[in-house]
Amino acid sequence: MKRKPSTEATAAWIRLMRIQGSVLDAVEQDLKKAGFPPLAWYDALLELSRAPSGEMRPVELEKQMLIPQYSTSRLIDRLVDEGLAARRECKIDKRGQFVEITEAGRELQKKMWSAYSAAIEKHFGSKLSDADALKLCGLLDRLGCSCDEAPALAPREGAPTR
Amino acid sequence: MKRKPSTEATAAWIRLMRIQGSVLDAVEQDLKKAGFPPLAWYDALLELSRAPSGEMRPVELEKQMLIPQYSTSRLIDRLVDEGLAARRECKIDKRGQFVEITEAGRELQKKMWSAYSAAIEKHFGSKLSDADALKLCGLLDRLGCSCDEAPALAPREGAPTR
DNA sequence: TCAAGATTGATGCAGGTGCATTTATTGGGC
DNA sequence: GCCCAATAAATGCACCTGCATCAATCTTGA
Repeated sequence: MKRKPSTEATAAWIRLMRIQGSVLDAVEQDLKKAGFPPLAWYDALLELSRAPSGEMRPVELEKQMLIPQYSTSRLIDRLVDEGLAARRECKIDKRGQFVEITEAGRELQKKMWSAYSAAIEKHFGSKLSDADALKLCGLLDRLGCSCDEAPALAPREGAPTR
Repeated sequence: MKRKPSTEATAAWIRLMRIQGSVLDAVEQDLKKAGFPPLAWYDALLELSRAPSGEMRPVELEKQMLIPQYSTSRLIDRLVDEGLAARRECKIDKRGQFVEITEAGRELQKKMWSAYSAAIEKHFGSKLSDADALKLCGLLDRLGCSCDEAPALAPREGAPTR
């Protein structure tokens, strides 16, 4: 009788957990050493900068980033504190609000992308051929939870994370 | 001129980060809902249970688990508090100590593996053929940092994480 | 129209994590 | 033998996260 998670699946699981962790760690360390804030900030700024008018509802941001509501709320707090984003009132729904990226926010996002993309290349891209990367995409996509799956996985620039 | 991290590499990066996050999350939720402690506890108990005499140095544990020193120290605190492990003095090096898994620790590790393996199968294994799993292993292994790479990636049972 | 329930966002609290530092001990060079 | 750098482990502090809950507002349906 076959084992429930096959030996192969278990081996792949272990690697997925370990390798992702160490590669992400290496990238975040590079960013931190370059004096940049955490990647979550980048992800948020990227999403905001992509929004048609540079602003979006916290709920939207939350869905895009796959992070819990309170986490979004506090992340926005920090961005606002640093002048990277601003809260705008939402006239059509007084419970809510809009968050708008500032000029400083756009600039930081761009600067971070320089460092971030370099780190991705160094710790990840340089170790795979494009063909390998495509294979990896294919395999990982098969794991995509039936659930949401962030809509616009950006064929453009900048890589959101997590 | 080619982009630095190719489009393919960037796409793979995004998926690696997002999919790993959501799958790990799903698995941890299952474990938590079943009333079990965090996966890190399981990993530690697994490592300890595998040690020849059921005990190892914190430093060893730290290297196996790829977590920082202080993190290991506190994890051991919690395991000891719960009676899952015990600190033993180390006669050959009085700076150090040995951590020994208790019977309760071994039992918890086994119970957790039932739930953990089921969750791996549900959220991961069932979505990949064995051949796919092997391909995924191969691709991920290419990313292994030149650094350590936890030695015994256990061809046995139980999957360590992160 | 109005009450019940759903949705948006914030927050108090407990616990976890990273960083830097501290304490104890070891080992190496002189 | 003695001093100093290196190693083992713990810990104080600031910050971050998850959970539960709250207040405000919107929506639905009788």
